Amino acid sequence: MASGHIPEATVARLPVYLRSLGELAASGASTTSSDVLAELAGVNAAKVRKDLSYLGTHGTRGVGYDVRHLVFEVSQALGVANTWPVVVCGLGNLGRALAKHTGFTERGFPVVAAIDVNPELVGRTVDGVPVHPPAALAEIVRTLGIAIGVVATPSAAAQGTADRLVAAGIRSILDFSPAVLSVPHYVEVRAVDLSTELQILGFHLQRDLPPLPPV
Amino acid sequence: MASGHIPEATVARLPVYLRSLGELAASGASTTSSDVLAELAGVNAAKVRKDLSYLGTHGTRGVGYDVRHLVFEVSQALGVANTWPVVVCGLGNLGRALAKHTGFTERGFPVVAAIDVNPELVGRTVDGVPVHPPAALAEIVRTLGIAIGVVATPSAAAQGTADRLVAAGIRSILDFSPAVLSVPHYVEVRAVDLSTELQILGFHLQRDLPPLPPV
DNA sequence: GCTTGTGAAGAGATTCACAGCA
DNA sequence: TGCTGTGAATCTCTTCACAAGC
Repeated sequence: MASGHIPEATVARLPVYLRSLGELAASGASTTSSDVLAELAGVNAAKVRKDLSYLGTHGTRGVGYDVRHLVFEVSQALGVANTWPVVVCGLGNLGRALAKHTGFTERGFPVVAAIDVNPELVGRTVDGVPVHPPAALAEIVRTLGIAIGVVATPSAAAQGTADRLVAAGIRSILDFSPAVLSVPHYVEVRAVDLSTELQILGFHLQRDLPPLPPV
Repeated sequence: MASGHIPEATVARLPVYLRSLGELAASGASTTSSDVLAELAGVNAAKVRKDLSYLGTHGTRGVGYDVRHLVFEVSQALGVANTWPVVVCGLGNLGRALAKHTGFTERGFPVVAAIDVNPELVGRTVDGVPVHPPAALAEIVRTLGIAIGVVATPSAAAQGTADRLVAAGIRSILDFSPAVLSVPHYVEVRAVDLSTELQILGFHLQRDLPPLPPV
């Protein structure tokens, strides 16, 4: 199948496949199967095959997939050859951790700037990342070619920060605040809400653990 | 409709509704509608009504929902009255940020202990959270009644950490490592992979921005 | 009037199961 | 023989559209 349109659910799994393939390559495997890849990625084999079919990939029936070729195809689809510079907004606990996080740069998402309202931070660097005031956003987005904004501010400041990111031309936002951001339709927001995740876990704990409390 | 079974997709939205209802209550509203709630939660009104119908809730036709009553019902469904103590494993940048994060305690997920392999940290406290060695896991889970384990170790250590959490009796894991954890079926894992999120944003940037590069 | 609650329709994702091919 | 690629079936979630009821 041609890669005309890849379903969202598939896109969300491609990074996992890519990482799994990396492990396989590191372990010296030159060939793999949908079964093995499924095991590594934590999904089932039919899903792996269907997902890969959207990439227009061609494994070999009776044999499997060539690891190196598959890495190439998945990388291609994800566009990992591109580099998308990131700005981190808000240098609280989480923002600082994100700014320091080296894994981003390795994957093509270098944190090239940070924004904070604290005048004591502005003008300094935090782990090599220069800190700017909010007013400087539009300019640094332009001069540094920033493509993605990370919102790590307190939730009260999140919407204002998002507005400023959008005004500065950013079209992709990763939001760590608990707030629901309101942005134009052409801006993509991915929300990572840690409290929500915990509450979902809590829901299932509550459901599964007690075999119904006695009256 | 009775709350016999709530779809996963609905469960994942309940925390968002709860937060939105909190904002409404804070702004003094005593009544609301599926429209208003939808706007605040960033979804559409039909979804709100369908979701709430799973809770067996009763709004008033022609009027809307009583905010206070709805807060009660959603809270009830999520079990937010419960407190689920959390242990954070791995005190790198991210782990430390999570340990310091006060929002968790407020929502019923107090971080009561941390685990790290670094002997210089063990025995000390990080922002009031006592640090234990990995070997102490089973004991602190038992004595502190820990329900949820957060994996914030380097990815190489993630599976081992998960194994130890499971052995210690933990059934709910929030995983921040890029690794896919392999756990028994009765253990629920929620993975929050920051690089994956960025790669998904990158995929769409690649797709949407260039109107196809010229040959 | 206005807004909920919900069957029914629609869209999307997953899984099945097997034909096709090395 | 063994594994891929994929239509068809199934399941899940979303959206529609309207009757029910304040």
